[in-house]
Amino acid sequence: MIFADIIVDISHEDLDRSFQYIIPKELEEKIYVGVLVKIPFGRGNRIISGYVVGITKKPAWEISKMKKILEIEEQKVPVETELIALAGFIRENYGATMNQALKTVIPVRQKTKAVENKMILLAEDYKDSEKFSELLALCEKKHALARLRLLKEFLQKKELDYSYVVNILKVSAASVKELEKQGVIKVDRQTVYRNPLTFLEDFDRQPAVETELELNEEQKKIVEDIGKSEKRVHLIYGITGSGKTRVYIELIKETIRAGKQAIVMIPEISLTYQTVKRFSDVFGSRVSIINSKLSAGERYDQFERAKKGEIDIMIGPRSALFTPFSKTGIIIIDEEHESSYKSETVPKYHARETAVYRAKLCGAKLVLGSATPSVAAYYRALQGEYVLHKLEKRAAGQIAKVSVVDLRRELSEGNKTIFSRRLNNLILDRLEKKEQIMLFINRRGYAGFVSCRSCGEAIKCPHCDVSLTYHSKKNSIKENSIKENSIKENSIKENSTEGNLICHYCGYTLPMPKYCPNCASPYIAGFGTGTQKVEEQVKKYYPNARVLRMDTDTTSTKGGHERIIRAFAEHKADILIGTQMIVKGHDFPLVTLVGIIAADLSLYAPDYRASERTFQLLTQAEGRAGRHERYGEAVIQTYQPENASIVSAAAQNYEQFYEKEILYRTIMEYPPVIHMMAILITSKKEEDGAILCEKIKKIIEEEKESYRIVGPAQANIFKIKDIYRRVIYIKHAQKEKIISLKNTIEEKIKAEVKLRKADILFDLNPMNGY
DNA sequence: AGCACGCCGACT
DNA sequence: GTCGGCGTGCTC
Repeated sequence: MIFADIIVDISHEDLDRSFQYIIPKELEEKIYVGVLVKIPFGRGNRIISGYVVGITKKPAWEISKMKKILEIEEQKVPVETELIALAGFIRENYGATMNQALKTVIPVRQKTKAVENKMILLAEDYKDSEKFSELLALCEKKHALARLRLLKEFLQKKELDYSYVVNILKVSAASVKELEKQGVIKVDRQTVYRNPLTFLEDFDRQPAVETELELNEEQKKIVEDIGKSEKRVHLIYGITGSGKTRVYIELIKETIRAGKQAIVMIPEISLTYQTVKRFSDVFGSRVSIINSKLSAGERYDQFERAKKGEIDIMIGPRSALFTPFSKTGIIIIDEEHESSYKSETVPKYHARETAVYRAKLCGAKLVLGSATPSVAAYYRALQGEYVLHKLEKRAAGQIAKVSVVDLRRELSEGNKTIFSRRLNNLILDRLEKKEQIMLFINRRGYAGFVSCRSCGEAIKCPHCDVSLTYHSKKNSIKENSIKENSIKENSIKENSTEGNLICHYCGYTLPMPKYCPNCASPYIAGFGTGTQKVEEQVKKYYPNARVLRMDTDTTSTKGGHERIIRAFAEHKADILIGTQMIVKGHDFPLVTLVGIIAADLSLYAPDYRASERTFQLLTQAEGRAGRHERYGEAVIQTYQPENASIVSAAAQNYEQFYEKEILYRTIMEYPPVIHMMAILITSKKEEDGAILCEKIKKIIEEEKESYRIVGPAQANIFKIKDIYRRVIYIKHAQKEKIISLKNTIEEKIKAEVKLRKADILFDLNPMNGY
């Protein structure tokens, strides 16, 4: 007898697991993972449908209590099978349960909640408990208990959320209506349906995009080549400004002509007005977008439209990959190298690899595009797994002139400011010409860390194994940004005892102490430079410049990001200071100078991809200067001007960077040359983690196949939020071997992990260090 | 979620 | 008695 694990409904927590059913003899041949079946469920044996997510010979339940599958349901929408299979791929490869994988792939139908509705208690009197009992008497006895609960809540709070009342207090809609009729409460109904495309209107005042021109020869050839090719995956390596988007649009046109649909993935951060408008100008209402601002329900609606065939093109971040199109003809991943394509939560799937699988399932083409391809994708292309196409002509604008400044020399020659003489001259020149400047620094806050000059101790977070970062008090953009003239403000000197020390991992905040907490010395100071310090220095040395700062601190408020971008685009500021987020995807025609304050910062990241990230970041930053007819320049300030990725980035030579990098990865045995699995073991008690690590190591060593093991070791940050972290890395040339080892470890260690209340997380080919 | 089961007050 | 509203708990 064989049994099937079936997921019945993923919309409710209690049912978020599989149920086992007997597969009747006559269906044994026809059943497969992903198929939709009809089953009797619950006490009343009501007939519902469910997905088969696993088939087994071992019953996990008393057979006598098990029910039989009734029949196989003919699928109205075959795409569901495709998505279930995709969930299976994610579960297998990225260490997750089938439920977690299914939830990522198929959006959960949200109960139609009236989230925006507020319920207000009308009469003040009812807050008095005597009047309250009177009111109870007034109510009919019907639904009395529900009303009692509701009124009790009202005694504490005057205003309640409708959804809270219905879902948590379980007051029926009828009772609410009745109370409203009696004039006891008032319901403010304002259910808002937000069309995702309306966000375009928010950007109406953005500069217009250039009109679509004819394709040039290079672009035409790529479109033809991809169209004719038998191969599935294509990588377009196209320098900044070479017109990749035009190629995408042409490819999509052909796909739609063939009666198929297109998925376009772009990093969340570049999901801007300009990008979306280029597509909607060509394809009109056949385009839809999803983004992180859409609620789960709204995203569900957009997926429903795709399923019904109302749209042909879906644009969005990672999750757009799961758009339920019935005939996906092409999947495009723009800025393929972006780390946001790897999910940072479980399941930690990589959208590129998962897209390769989906493309295979539905026979679609997959097109990756980047100006700085990931080492992994370029490697696969050179190996012949992907087809490589190059776009080497700039369609518009010119390439920026890049110079590298040695900060050590600046210092030895007496320049103690954070601006090199070269950068300073160029800033003055651009301010003079009324052109715009972007200054990039890869660290937020004021200084890197704060330490004591007497005892040398750095001030650390009590809950995490990291140094605290100093943030000055003046923080919000309201205070210090879009002001026409900020000279007055600049004269107020920062008082270093005002401000906070903040942990960037858990948010722990400590007012900046006057004396060292360790030895009571008053000589404590910050080291290194962050966005806040750059801002302060800019204001000090260029008092007439109008300055904007963009980092997590200034964009945390709703719409903060867009507000700063817009203000800068409208030339309401001369200088934009920021972290990574300013170099990605935004196109400002007036920017003719980009300064990278300290290029080395990202090189110190403790993982094998540090060089790759640095190269990409620098290249992108350079690309921000001179995207239009004006002449642009970029200045890279660094303490290691001889570093290979800095040299290559300055020379704007990707191949040179790649050659060096792939050599390093080959010698050191890092992905993409081999496959690497990170196993992160987290535990509340320190020794629990250590014991588990030893056991895992033993399991690996007992395997027939030999794996290269690195560790176990304490993670780079050993403690975060009072949880201890240990890590083991496993390397092997074949992905399949790593996956099977993962399954073995999972199986053998499960009980022990649970017992010790620890957690184990698998991350295949991680994008960051642990 | 959706359904049965069981408890308790109301009433032909 | 027994009808029906409502709370509770389970679903392979």
